[in-house]
Amino acid sequence: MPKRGYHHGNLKQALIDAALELIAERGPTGFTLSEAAKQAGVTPAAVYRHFKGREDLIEEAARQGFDMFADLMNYAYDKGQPSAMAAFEATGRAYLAFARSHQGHYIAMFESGLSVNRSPELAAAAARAREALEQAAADLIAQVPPEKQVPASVFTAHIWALSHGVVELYARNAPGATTPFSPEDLLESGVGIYLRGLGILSPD
Amino acid sequence: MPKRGYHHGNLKQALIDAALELIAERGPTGFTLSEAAKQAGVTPAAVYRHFKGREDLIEEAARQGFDMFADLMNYAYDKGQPSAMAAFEATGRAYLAFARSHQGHYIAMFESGLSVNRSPELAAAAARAREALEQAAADLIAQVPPEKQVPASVFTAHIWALSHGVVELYARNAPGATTPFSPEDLLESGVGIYLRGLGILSPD
DNA sequence: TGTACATCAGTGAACGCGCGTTCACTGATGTAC
DNA sequence: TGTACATCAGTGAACGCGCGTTCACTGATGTAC
Repeated sequence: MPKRGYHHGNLKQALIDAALELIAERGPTGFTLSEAAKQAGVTPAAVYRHFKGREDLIEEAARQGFDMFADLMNYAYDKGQPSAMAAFEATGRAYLAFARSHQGHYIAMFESGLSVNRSPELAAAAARAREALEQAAADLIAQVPPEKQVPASVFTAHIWALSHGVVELYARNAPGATTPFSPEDLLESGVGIYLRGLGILSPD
Repeated sequence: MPKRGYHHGNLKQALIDAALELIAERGPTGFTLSEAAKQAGVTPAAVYRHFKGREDLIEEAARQGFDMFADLMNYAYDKGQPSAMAAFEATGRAYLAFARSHQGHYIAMFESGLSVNRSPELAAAAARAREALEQAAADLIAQVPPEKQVPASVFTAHIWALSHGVVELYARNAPGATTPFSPEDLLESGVGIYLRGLGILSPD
């Protein structure tokens, strides 16, 4: 809902959306401020009413992405409760679903090359996202037999790396993408084997 | 060794090396043909004696990367023989070592956004790289108890995704990079847990 | 060994282009009376 | 409800810049005789 019936109505968000589309289509390189402005039906100069510059626009897109990401992870986690395993699995599925349906956000967040510490707001949003993943991991790791215990942060790192790797290599037209298996299947089976290795899943 | 004592001697390789440095420093976006030429001490126009254009230069850099990568993987694999496990571990370590010491190549190969099918040469080099990884995987997977068996290509995909994810998230200044663990440790422990899940490593 | 010629790697000037950014402005929207 | 004024989102022209690419050229290197 536009706050007021101004000329454009909600140009700020329209610019972000245009940027996300361009990023998803052509990669982080393919995005230009001028083109985003054109796509929003506006002069390039108009962008400067809402953003400090090009980088600022990408940052805002990434920030919204992290927020959305954290919300989705938290939502999936809650839905899987009270079973730690169900919550964990739902979170994992939500990860891939996000990467797939919000390509622009995902690329802005992880492939645009901008530092997470570029601004406090961005850093905070990224931290929220990480915490959402760690929450799901912490519950599950508590079930691991003590002698196989691994710090929750390491557990999270493993799962995140596997998820990210699957997205980058197999959910795009990347070098490895010749496998006849879907990213979803790859991630699920990979995580399954990993969890068995931790003694969480029964070894059948 | 320069083929002949020409003006520059070996400009083609000098341009590729300059490009690799620029890519490593500033990401796939930061690379410009003009700057690579300048760094090689040459006019931008000179580039066209050796490459069809900018894209061609990146492609050649990526191709050399895949070749080198495949060689290193094969070498590590051979060194670990005849133990399938030792060969596998050596291959994994070589992966991270390559990503670390040849950042420019790694980025050109996996993050530059150019399609592997851009040319037959590039596709062939990429295929060789994948085969090197799959070779190490195939030997090891043969040791898995039949009821836990997984196709070698899936096994390879899991390990590759984990390795790539670790590189992208934890070996750069990326969002997740707040873990106090080194990429090497993360990958080794992750692969260890995964292998235990397959029943290859004893569950101690 | 010396000269005449062919080759071709690299030059330097020029091009058209789209970029990000600035600036004084305009004109629609919102507000006070 | 109507008028006068303030606000400020978006305009349009302009800028300087570095880009990738082209072209006719030059001059060092290699080759034939």
